[in-house]
Amino acid sequence: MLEKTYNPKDSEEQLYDAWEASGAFRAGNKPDAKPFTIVIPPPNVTGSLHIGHALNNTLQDILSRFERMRGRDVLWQPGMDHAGIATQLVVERQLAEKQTSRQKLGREEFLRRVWEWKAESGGTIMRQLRRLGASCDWSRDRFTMGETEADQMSRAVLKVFVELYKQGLMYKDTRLVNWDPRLQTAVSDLEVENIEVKGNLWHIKYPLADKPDEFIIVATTRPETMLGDTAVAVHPDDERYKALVGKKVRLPLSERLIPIVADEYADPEKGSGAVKITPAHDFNDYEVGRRHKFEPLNILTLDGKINDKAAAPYRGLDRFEARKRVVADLEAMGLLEKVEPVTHAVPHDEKTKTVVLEPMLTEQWYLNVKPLADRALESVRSGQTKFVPERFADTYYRWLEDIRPWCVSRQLWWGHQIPAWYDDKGNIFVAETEADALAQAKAKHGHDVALKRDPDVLDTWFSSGLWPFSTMGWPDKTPELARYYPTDVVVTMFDIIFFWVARMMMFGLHFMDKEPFHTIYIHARVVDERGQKMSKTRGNVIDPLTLIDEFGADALRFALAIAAAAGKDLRMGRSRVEVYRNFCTKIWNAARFCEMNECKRVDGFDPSALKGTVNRWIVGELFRARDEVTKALETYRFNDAAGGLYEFVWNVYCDWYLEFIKPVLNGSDEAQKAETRATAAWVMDEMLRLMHPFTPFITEELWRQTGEQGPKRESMLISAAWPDYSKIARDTAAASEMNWVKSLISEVRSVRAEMNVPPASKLPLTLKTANADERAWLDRHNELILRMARLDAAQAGDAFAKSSAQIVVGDGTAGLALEGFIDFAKERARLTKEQQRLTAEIGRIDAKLGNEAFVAKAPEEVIDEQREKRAEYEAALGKVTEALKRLG
RNA sequence: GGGCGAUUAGCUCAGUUGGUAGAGCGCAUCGUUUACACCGAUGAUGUCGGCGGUUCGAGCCCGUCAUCGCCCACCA
Repeated sequence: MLEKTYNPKDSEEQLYDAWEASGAFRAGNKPDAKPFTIVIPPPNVTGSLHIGHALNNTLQDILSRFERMRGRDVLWQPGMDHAGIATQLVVERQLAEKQTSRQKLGREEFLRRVWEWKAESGGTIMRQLRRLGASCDWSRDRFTMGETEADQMSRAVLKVFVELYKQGLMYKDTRLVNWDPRLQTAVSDLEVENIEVKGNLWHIKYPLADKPDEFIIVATTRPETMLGDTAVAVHPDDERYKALVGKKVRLPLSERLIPIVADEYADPEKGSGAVKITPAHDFNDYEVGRRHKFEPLNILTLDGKINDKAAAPYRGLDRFEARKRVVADLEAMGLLEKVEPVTHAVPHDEKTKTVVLEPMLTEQWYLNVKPLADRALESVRSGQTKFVPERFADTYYRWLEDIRPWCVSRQLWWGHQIPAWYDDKGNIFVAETEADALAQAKAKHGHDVALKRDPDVLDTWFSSGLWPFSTMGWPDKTPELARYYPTDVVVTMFDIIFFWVARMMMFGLHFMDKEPFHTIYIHARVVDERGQKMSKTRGNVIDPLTLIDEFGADALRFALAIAAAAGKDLRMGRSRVEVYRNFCTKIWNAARFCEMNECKRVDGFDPSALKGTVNRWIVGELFRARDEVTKALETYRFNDAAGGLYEFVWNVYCDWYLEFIKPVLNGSDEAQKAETRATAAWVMDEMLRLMHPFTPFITEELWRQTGEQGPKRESMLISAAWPDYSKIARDTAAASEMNWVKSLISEVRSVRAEMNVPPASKLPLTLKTANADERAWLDRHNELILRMARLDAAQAGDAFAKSSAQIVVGDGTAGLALEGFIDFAKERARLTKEQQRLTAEIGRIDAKLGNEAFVAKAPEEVIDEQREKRAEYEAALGKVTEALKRLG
């Protein structure tokens, strides 16, 4: 017996365990089937499940379950990312609370602590994914980094690095990088967020060396950097300054003499037309400095203080402190021409958004990604890999087309340590193991030499870029790799197209020689119910687990799926989840209805051999729903798939079918009753299948409980087959008939409501129609029409001369004669008119094309256009005719 | 400065080859007929952002303008 209400909490955990124990999540148990593979976007080991993960993983799970039911050998590869900076910061914070630091502990001990922390509390998110119902193959769980370098996941990273080095694509270079002075590490361009802030533009007077009373004025938003100026640049064509080029200015505060140079970088339109050049602290100035062979003068320490290369009074000051001092001193010297308030973009740390990044001259490892990017571009351009929705391909192109070398080294401890060793002469030995490096060094020097390993680690995204093949055992030649690479689809959000998707494309093509996936599905960002981005500071974060607790995982999943129109912001909140909890309740109650009315599954049910119109109709509707859901899922239209199911389950099966069959179930025609019971149960069963990818828990629970009635189940629902009705003939006659009945009932109800007829009063109905079918249908469905439209008696009146159908509700006596026109009659009239119009239109075109003079004279495009138009009309006519047929 | 997206019922949003405008919530009226009030029936509300154009026909295609949002960009 089904409980009166479904309580998700009572069964979700148990069901999940049963699935897992059954082995249904595991890949490889259908060796003859075609594989279907998704690799999870590995969440940070430090993370916990937020609503965005819930969406991301719900979509992946829907695809996994769908394809599993369709018979594919599904591998949904789970795993986590070591998340270099994020994780290191978490552990450093813990250390700070214990009054210690990573520096005090030393590298080895610090790393031991991080691993310890990972073992204890890392991976919370993986447990949370289970609550969501994620059907990952947990037996293949992976982490982007091994505990030792001999571990396969780490070997993959080292091997990639070494290969790229051998190919000349990985190299060391000293240049400006985006530097985080707090963490004291380089970050890549992608990790920089330029934030508009209010600042000042200071116009400073630089006195000419030979005429101290004359000045050249430069403007800057960062006056402290003038301590590192090496020149002033003006445009070569700028008449105002032509005479000054080659002369020198006396740099205020430093008293250094610096040259005035001509460079096209200086824009005569901007400021005074003269610009200060600080190669060590500005990306543009660095380039100018290179052109003019200026030695960059670095005036900052790695933690953002003024160093001892700068003028003495400022040494040791924090960069912002120094700015104030510089401005104050300039003002005191009368060298401040003016101060202009401006808003300008300032580079910030992408994560915290508080730390201002500094261009810093350091030596780092770079990967020349250009050749890899070209292949990655070609794959999408050629359609080998497709973006859904397509427009994201443009974003991808634009970034890859002018991609710059990727700074892959980070001055952190948590991560893959760069496999490069140095001897004391500065020679570099890149190797997968220290032994190799030593051997290389020995070969070079002819004797053993001591080597020191590069202390830096790799950017976190370096290892996640290998995810589609590293998780499958690469660089070893494993059977998994052969079977499951390339994967099918990657499901992710637009903000990591560059960070992750592009890198996987590049590495996949470079090392596996195949695109890592054929489809890149980009889903929306989840925002709150008012459309605001969720953030901790706003306090509008919705915790998916709270929602699961309150409404069940199915409700949350369905709410996410039905709102997931590709690539658009998706608003989510409590009330939305509640709606789909109600939907789950609806299914549950429908199942209870079936149970109470002894609608049991029967052996050998044949949907094509049904006699009752109502049963034939619902089966036809089911076929249509199945096709719609299947098609939608095949094209990643999750919202359409979920919407189609919602509509079918609630508005077709529950609202109409179950009402239609009540008279039969309460009647005395045993044969009809038996057929109806079997049909109701069969359709319910099929609905459970179709619903399962979206709402796995409640459907599995109903599958289990209804399994006790009727023939024994062969498997759990998770392993059951997706419906395929392709071999069953479609019955459109039943649809015409039942649509007519539905329209009639709706129309009567509508007329009653409009006329304020009390529900208790049952009225007679007179139907006047010229259509013989309609009279037959009225007779056949007399009982249920009476019941559902609350009528007293139904009779078919005489045919009208005009063929519009009309109903008269009431006994025809004063005050009780309500008239209404049935929708379908109007619809039929309209369609008929349309049909005539289209036919005429086609006739006209045919005549035109049949006219020799016209064909001889008209240009080819015009002929083609006419043909095209004709085809369009033909198609429209087909649609109209079909619709008419449905109406009868 | 470039690029992209959005603009449809009070609110949140669907609308896939152009063919009489849809859903959910909310609202109004009625209803407790034994699956379900986490329910049922019925209903009201739209110049589909503005203006042009293509077409027999445009929410959908083209042009343009407006407002909002996002991404990218080294500008003093």
